[in-house]
Parts: sequence; C-alpha cells; structure tokens
Amino acid sequence: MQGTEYGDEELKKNMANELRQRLIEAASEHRPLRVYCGFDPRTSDLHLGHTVPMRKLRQFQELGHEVTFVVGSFTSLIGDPSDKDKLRPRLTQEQVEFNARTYAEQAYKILDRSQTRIRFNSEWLSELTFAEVIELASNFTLQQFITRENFRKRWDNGDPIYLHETFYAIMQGYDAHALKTDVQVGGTDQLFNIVTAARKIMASQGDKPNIAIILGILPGTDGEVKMSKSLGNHIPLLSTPEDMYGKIMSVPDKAMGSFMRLVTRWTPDRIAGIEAGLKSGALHPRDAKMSLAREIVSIYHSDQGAAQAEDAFKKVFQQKDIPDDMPDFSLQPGQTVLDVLAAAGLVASKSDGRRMIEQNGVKLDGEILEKFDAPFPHPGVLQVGKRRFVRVK
RNA sequence: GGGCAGUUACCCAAGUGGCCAAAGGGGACUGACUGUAAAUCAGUUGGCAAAAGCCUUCGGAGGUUCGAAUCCUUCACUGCCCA
Repeated sequence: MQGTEYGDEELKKNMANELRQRLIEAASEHRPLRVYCGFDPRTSDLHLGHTVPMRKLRQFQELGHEVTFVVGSFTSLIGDPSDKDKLRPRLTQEQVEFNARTYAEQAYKILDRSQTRIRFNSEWLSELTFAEVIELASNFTLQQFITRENFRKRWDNGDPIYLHETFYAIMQGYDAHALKTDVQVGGTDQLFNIVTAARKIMASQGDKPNIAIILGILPGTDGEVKMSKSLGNHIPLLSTPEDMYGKIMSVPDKAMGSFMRLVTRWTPDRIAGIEAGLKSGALHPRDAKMSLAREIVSIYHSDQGAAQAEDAFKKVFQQKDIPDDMPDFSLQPGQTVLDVLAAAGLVASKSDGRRMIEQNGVKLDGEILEKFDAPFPHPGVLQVGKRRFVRVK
C-alpha cells in the first residue's frame, strides 16, 4: 500500500482488511479482482500527476488482476463545473473520443496495453432515467456533501456550489456499480467519491462495495500544491528527456519524498534508505534528486535517454556549458539583438526581451549582450536565462 | 420576486475621482550565491517605443467629468438575508 493516504488509520486498516478478504474470495472463485480508475478526458496532455493512479493499476496488472480504464466521457459532455470561472465549453463526442485515445496512448507508457480494458462511462450513465437518478440520489443527504472538505470550504467562503456538482459523486459511484468493481483507485481528492459515494451506491444496488485505494497527491514543481497544467507546475509526460530531467531537478528538496513514493519504481526499503541517508548527511540532496530524476526519465523514455539527459544537465547547469542540441535560427540582414530574440521566440515580447537584456540575462557565445538596439553582432549561440538556447546562423 | 454586497492583471487580493499599468501575497522569470532549475538574497513581471511618451487593461455596454478601476444608468454573472 505504498503511497496510500487515507488520512485516517482506522479507514486504512479496514480497507487493507477488506482487500485481503476480497483477494481470498476472488481466489476461491478463480477470478482476478476487477480494478478500475476513472480519468477525465478533458485534456489529452498527461503529466506526472496523472500517472500516480496508473502506476497503482499497473501493479494490479502485474499481479494478474483485471484493470479497467474508465474514460469519464459523460462527465466531459456535461462540463465539469469545478473551474466555473472558465465556463469550459462542453466537449463534443468526437473530441472526447480523440482525447481519450491520445490519453490512453500516453497511459500505455505505464499500463500494459494487452491487459487494459477501456470503457466510456457514457455507455451506462446516458441510459439512466430521471427516476433512476432520483433513486440513486436518495442515498445521500445534503449534509454529507456540505461537510465534505472541498464543499465546506467553498460554502464557508461564500463561493457557489452548483447542485449538479453533487452528481459527480453519484455518477462515479454508478460507474463502480456498472462495472461491479472490487477495487477503485484514486487520489485523496477522490476519498469522498470512492469511500462514501461509490460504496454506498454499490450497497444500495446490492453489490459488494468496492475497496478504496486512496493515493497521495503529487505536488507540482513548486512543491506546494497539486500538480496541474493550469497552475503551470506540471511535468508533461511527453516532454523531452532533458526537459523532464531538469524540471524534476527544480522540485524543492522537501517534495522529494512524495516523488519517490508516488512516481518511481523504487521499493519502500530503498526509499527509506535514501531518506535515512539524507537525514544523516551521508547522502547529498543533489545526488538523491539526480537519481530521482534519472529514475523518472527512465520510466517514460529509456535508461539511455535518462543518461543523456543527465549528461546534458551536468553540462549546462553544473559546468555552465552549452547543450549539444538546440534549435537553429537564420539571421536576417538588419536585425537588431531585440529583433532576433523576439523572432527566435526566446522572449514573450519585445518588452520582455528588453527586460532580459537589462537583467544581464542574454548572452551570445558567453558574452553578455547589453544593447538591445544594436545590430546583431555575429552568428553564434544565443542564450536567454539559463536554459533557453538558439544557434544563430 | 424583494433587499444588500460583490465581479480588479496568470491566481488570490488592495484600491472608492487625478500621485493608477494599478499596493500586497502566491506563481513565473532574471541575477547573485550555491548543492541544482533546491534553499537564501536582490530584481523583474500588459504592449509599442532609444527615450520622453503613447496605446490597451479593473465583468459588458452607455453616460457624467478637463480627468473614471473609482460617480451615474443599464445588462450579465455570483454570494448573503428575506420570501
């Protein structure tokens, strides 16, 4: 149960016991456990945070259990209200399917393709009648929702809570019922949906309630809050080995524990060893983080890619050398330094470029450029900040 | 349906006629230092411009005023209280 976080010892103990029980039952029935996790196909750009439940699913696969990857297509068609300020447009059926496909494609970096079943929850949710929905809803009280932390907070803040938001828990519960699952995996933000809603709905439908595997939430590169694309603190799965390696190196030391536990293949013993080493001073935090970065990049690229990323990192940041690969830019006659910065996409705007120059952040072949309106001196390697490079020809 | 409060930049949030491109915090970026893109410290953070300055932005649309994020009208959305 590495990386799990129930926030309550009793609950954790109960879930562990139930899981043990269920394994015995399933074995006697000669069937694997049915394990599932739902994913929101709103975005198709997966990041490390998404992989946390996937890794857990993978473990179940390796133990021979049956894993279902549920695409929350129905949810997306309705429009998730949690970011209500954005008024997200509803996705079309085609978009959902496209996203789901690219999503699954990335998910197969972790999951075993041949052992993964993909289901869309609109299959069963769109079939429900209003009467059935009311019946399902009658299992819950308003108080249960209002005491739930995220609703509680919004309630206390005077933020809006839309009625249909309460239905997400019910829908998720119905997914578990429709699939007759034994185990449901999710992050701590899903605690209520899984432990309260899904189990209750399953029981009301005469199913055996599924067992919750609740995983910790992976923080972003800021080390503080949940990794999310909209917060800009995410590490995309499709980023290059070098970029991924560097982003992991920028994670604050204090968040290393979460990363080790949630997104590596390391055993609890190994992690305990590293943490002990850090504590005693025997292990340098930088070295620990480098092996962490190398491990994670290996998972999503290859051992070789990770080694190369590490070399590039050492070269650029430790020896302050330049990377081997960088984009090219063809110098046009008459361009000033500022023109080149903007045209090569090294800065967001010309104002931004001026700022970079004022802050001594722009170098050509290692020489600081001080005049933004001067003609571009000569071809060479143009660098902005520590990590943006372009070869000007 | 009625009364009251609110909508500010990437996010949170101050600002109630000119000193407001708009405090503060977070995030992001740059620099110094380092152990690394950690920590710490300093700076930057709408666009155009060499600069003076100009332009766009404080929910939308109008209006008052020499001058509006600030006042008025109206529309939209949200919360609270009452029904």
